[in-house]
Amino acid sequence: MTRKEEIRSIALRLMKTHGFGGLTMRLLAKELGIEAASIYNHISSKDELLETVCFDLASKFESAVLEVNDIYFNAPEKLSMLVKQHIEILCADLNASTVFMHEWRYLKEEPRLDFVSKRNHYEQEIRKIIQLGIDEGHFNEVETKFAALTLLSALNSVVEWYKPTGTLTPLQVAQQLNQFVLTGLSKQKI
Amino acid sequence: MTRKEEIRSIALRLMKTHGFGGLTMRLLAKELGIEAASIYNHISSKDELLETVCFDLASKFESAVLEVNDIYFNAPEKLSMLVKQHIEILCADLNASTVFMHEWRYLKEEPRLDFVSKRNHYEQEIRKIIQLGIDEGHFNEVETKFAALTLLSALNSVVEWYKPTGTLTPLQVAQQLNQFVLTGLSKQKI
DNA sequence: CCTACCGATCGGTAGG
DNA sequence: CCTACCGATCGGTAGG
Repeated sequence: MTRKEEIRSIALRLMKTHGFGGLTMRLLAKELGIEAASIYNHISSKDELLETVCFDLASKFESAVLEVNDIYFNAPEKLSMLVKQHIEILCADLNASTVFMHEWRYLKEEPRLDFVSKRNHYEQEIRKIIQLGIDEGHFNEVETKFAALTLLSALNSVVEWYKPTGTLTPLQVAQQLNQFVLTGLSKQKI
Repeated sequence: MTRKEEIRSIALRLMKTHGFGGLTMRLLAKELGIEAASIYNHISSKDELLETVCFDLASKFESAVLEVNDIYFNAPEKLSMLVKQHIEILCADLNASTVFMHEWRYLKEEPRLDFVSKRNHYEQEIRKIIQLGIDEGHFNEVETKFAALTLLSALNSVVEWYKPTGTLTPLQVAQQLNQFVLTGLSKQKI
């Protein structure tokens, strides 16, 4: 791990706990064992830290949906693979994922608009998969916007409660989510 | 509306946009058309604004679950009424609800611990309802912790996308969520 | 990576 | 509700 990566990793941990605004360069420096001014030999600004994590993760989600659409053809398969990949990306670095979820709105205007647009694109791809499932006759005739947003919020909330030290692997979480999203709570169809 | 209520309402709108840390007394004063120092004739501190909204809403959720448990007896009924009340509480003041969701972690230690404990209690009550549904034979044998957290995240994400000016009423949103949570996406049982 | 420092801004108080 | 102000702290720079 380079010094720069070490700085990013510690910054993410602190941002997760204190929020972007609550991460001060002096606090970060203290955790690194150096002076605040020295941080600027490795990164150019506090904003850069946030931009890096937000766009790194956004690009992972983009790749995942591209791959899923390339490989699988029917909607239930596409959806279950995307859920799996989504959860694996989130769980690969929970500090990064939590910051991605909570702090993106503190991006400066230009990167923020770019970020929101990438996020909307991902949401659209999920809507398309759901619509495909309806057209195929696999899914109920739900509103795709509502369904996509509800699905995404269920997936993303994993960062709030998942503990790598617990009993569930990311794959098992993905399977439970898939089951829940596909079949719901009720034993009989209503 | 008293001056104090007006201050709270404007503070919530600003907190929603800028976050708790990004709400400055000078910005709030500007929106009120007074000087920053004058705010302190109406409230005692910035923290008070956050505590008020967090605990006001927490107490509404607590009342809702008490009422639902008092009136209804089987789990599907309890759950659907709680979803309805939950969404109505959220949509009654979207600024307050958004701040409640995102900014509670900036509460000072003592109120924060209190808040988290109230939140856990609400979560436990939802787990009990789900467990009841399993025992009754109405619900699938899911892990109640996982199901409660996933359900709650789906409900709470309504604050991110609900627009009072749109076509859906809060009641209709609640009905869609109920349907989604109970029957899932899939047409046939898997 | 450090010392020394800058201008800006913060929440809040004193006194009227 | 205002003027005047406080000590603390912020992100970041200059120069070594």
